[in-house]
Amino acid sequence: MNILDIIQDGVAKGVKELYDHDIDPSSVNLSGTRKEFEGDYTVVVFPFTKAAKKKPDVIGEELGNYLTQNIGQLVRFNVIKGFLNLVVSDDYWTDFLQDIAQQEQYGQHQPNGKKVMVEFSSPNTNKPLHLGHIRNILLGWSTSRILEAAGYEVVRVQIVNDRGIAICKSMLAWQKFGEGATPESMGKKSDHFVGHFYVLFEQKFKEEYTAWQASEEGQKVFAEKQKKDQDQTAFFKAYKNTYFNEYSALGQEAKSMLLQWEAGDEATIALWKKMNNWVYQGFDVTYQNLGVHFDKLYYESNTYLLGKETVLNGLENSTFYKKEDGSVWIDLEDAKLDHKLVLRSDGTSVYMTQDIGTAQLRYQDYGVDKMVYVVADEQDYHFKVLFEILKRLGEPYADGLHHLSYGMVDLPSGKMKSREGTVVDADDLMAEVKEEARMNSGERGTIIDLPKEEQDDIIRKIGLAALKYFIVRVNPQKRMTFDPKESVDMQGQTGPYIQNAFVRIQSVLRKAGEIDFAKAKDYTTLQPQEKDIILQLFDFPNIIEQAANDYDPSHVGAYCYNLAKSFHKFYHDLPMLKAETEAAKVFRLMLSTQLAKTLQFGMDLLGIEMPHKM
RNA sequence: GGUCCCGUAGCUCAGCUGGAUAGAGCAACUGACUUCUAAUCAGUAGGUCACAGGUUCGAAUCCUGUCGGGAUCACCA
Repeated sequence: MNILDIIQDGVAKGVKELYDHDIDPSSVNLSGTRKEFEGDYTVVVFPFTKAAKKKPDVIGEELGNYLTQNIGQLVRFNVIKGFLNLVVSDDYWTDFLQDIAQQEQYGQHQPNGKKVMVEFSSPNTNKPLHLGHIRNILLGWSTSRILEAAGYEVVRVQIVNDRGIAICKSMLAWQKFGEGATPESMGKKSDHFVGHFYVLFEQKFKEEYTAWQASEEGQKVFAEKQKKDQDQTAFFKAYKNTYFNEYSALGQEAKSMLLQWEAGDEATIALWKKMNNWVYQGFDVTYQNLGVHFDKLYYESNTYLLGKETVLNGLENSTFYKKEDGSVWIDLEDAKLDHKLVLRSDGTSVYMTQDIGTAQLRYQDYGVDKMVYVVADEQDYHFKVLFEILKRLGEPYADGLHHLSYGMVDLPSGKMKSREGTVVDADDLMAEVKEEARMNSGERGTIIDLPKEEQDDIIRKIGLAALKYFIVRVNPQKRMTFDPKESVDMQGQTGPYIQNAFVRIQSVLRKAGEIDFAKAKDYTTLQPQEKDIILQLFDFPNIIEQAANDYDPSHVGAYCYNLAKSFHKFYHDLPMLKAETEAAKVFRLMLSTQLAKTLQFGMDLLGIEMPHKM
């Protein structure tokens, strides 16, 4: 039992003994004491006023006396209004520090025997990764690390959208206009190379469309189908999809390529494989630079036919129903989700059907208890429906499904739009942030004596820390504004600020040399700065648990920042190597050591590495 | 129009199951470096928690409504 449980338990017993009233220990409202008052933890006594029939401050006094008499670890208390502030003995905290120093990895929970699958990234294969993918990948990666720290076994997967009209556009453009070019011949990273042809297709298509708009046929369509008060520009903007499907020569070619692909045409498949392999090679580099990896990739080309059988089975037991045209639907009105199509009238699968099949496939592959899908919030409705269907199908993992929904990333200038060229490329962004770190480091000259290779490694760690922390500190649910200028900031609430705390500790430890931590036991009276740190260290496992339960890495981000901040203050206020006594010196070094280890582990959960110098 | 998400300092964001005088960072201003390396610390200033009701001893937090922003409501993925 840790001190929090002991206090809650004690309060419950005290309320029973003093006021003859039963309460659940876990319902006792216990929080950290605010800085301006003395105390480590605060019990809110308002809830007991009814049972006790006394004023809050009287209850506080009585309960405070009871607790300090019955709980050895509590040494003092004070009451302010309805708040009972409790002071835990320094002995308890110094013992706690000794205790975590013995642990192999403080914060890492025991295995809980459960397996969770986390799906993230899941890009289309027609163009390179961008800032939106980065948020997805960082969220997915850090969530998976946090789940591991919370005791889960984790399987990292993605579903690669390697088929469909988008990749056909890249393929067609390369075939028509590429003249046999390769990434090597053009000197481009291979995923960017494929993206180049996707953009080229869109350009050619736009030219074609513009010409058509002025043509006799285009003008005729406009005259016939325009809505009232709709001008020509607005009409043709809205008409683009229809044009692509019904009039466009390029559209026709792309569509027939898709049909050939589905028919298994050899030449088309070969081209498709060639283009996709280029993309994968490029993605691999980006993933490696980001420091993430996957256990298994699912490809849509293998899964897009799945789920149909399940739907047909479900048709027999009336989970689904068939319309006259042969299409199959599910009625989710009682779950406020309307009716949803699951098989087309020609019997083929739709997105939803695939996802049903893929979920089942994954369960067969790994037998997981939970599945987490990291997908942007524009698909909230889709996942609500998917989860409801899987529940009605009685899938064993249905209660463990979670959509980690995150908001889109905006730029200060507004939304990212590929058509307007405002999309921030993932590779470019990483390069920029490293460049900024290089310039910063150059100005300081603190690592100039190190070998070039080591300098580069440090600079990479700092740059990526700035970028990653900037993104991962924001609550996933919220839409976020990504200001490139702020993302390379290295002062204040940033990744490098946190790294700097770690680096400072490494520097002091290097100077300290051999330390006999046993001497720390002679240090018995804690300074406020020291206690502040210990209390935060004590909180670490809870933070991890909470972040895992909420699927929210930003909790860990905030925690690491606060811990680093407390360290910087401690470092400023109290000497370590020149401490007043040997015991104080050793104790502070031990405290710093544990803090550094905790910071390193916490930041690792966010996918951020610590340099030893900076 | 139906449904869902968001709205906190000039800007970017915290604020745990309702708890004390709503907190950080950036930007602005002031101070602290022959130091355990200042990517740091200390301080000043900055708020009608979108708005209006309601529940409660107590509401940024829960409920209802209004306004503003976004998403979604395809035999697309």
